[in-house]
Amino acid sequence: MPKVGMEPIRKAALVKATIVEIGRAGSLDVTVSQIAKRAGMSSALAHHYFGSKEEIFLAAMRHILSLYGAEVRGALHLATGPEARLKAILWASFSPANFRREAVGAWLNFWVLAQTVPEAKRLLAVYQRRLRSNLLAALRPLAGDKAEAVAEGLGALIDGLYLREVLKSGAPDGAAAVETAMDYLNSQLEGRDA
Amino acid sequence: MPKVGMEPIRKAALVKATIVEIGRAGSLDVTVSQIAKRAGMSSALAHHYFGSKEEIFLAAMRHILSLYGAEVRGALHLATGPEARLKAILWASFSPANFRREAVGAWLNFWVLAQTVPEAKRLLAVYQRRLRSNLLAALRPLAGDKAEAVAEGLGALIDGLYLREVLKSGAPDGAAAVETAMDYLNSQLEGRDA
DNA sequence: GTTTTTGTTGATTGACGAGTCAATAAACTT
DNA sequence: AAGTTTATTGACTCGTCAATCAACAAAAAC
Repeated sequence: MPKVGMEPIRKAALVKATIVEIGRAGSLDVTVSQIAKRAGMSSALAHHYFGSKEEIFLAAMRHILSLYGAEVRGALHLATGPEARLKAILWASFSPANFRREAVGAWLNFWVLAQTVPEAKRLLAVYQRRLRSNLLAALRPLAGDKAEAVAEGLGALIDGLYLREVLKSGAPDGAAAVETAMDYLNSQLEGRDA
Repeated sequence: MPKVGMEPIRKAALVKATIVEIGRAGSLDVTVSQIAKRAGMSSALAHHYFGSKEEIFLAAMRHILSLYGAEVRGALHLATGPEARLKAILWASFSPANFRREAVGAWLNFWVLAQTVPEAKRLLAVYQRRLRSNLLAALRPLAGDKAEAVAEGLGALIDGLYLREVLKSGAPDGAAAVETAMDYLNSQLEGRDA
């Protein structure tokens, strides 16, 4: 039943399946067959479209990061003023779409992947730079000289909150994470207007 | 040349080699043979002493966590007063012994291991509880009601700083990490005496 | 001085998994 | 209608690796 124009559909299905499988396995020890099966095709087809397992992983990583990026952009678009923009970034970071078990588990594993695969490292570096630059832009008017330090700390805090979510049991609580981050922010901004 | 009393020596060598190999590989995809070779013995001997690869990993994890615990205890022993105790915890967390490439890389991978191996999860949970309780004890007199929230945030921040170190290139800068954490702490404590 | 315990390894087993290939078939091209 | 491109898979290759085993050696126990 070869219908033409399958490539993008198959690729999307594989990417989605990859994230699910990594999330459920809790590691990158996921076979191409598992992924392909979940995506409803043979492993040979997965290789046909992606060439290698590594490419599949990278595509999944790009997908997660681009979802995150899109959500941040969307939230920023609606926000006016530095405070609102900061809140928007945090809200997007811990939104149900991003801050869900699957995605968080996959994200942790991509961090591991970045240790060995240069392209994965590059992708994470892009994410970090973008986050930093978004935070910095919003912080500059509020924190002045301290903006850099605050952005650094806030970035690390966000990553740390993700990390800890991995060990928790039960549904992720994005609201609590946002609150912790906002708390940090408020205390850093208190009393020191630019 | 079988000398008797080798077991603890062999085990220690294997644990050390495991951490080195995981650090250098950047993942848990390390073969027992690699580990055994680095520890100067055959893979069969490694199995003889540990039974399985998983046990080797767990032993390595226990080792890293117990090193960390010992360092914290040592630092706390010398510290008097809540502020000094907090500083001691941070200093120990980012000391050269703990905050080195190998150890940080291994630690990240143990976090991944915790997703699949219950005992690994348990070990990390113990570490988290201990950190939390140490922080809390020191924070209570300084932050009163806010102690819990601050401990939560500081714990996440520490983990996040570790995580980010993984992607950095060049020698780890423990001093900078301590500074970021202290900054968080100071801003949280400012103006709100218990 | 023989038996048992401890240390040690080379060789082997058994499983599993990434990637390739040949073959089949439907759809587009000319 | 013949030829080309795209979709698809079952079967296979080739390598790797955790774990086991049989065997040997030195020390300790009896």
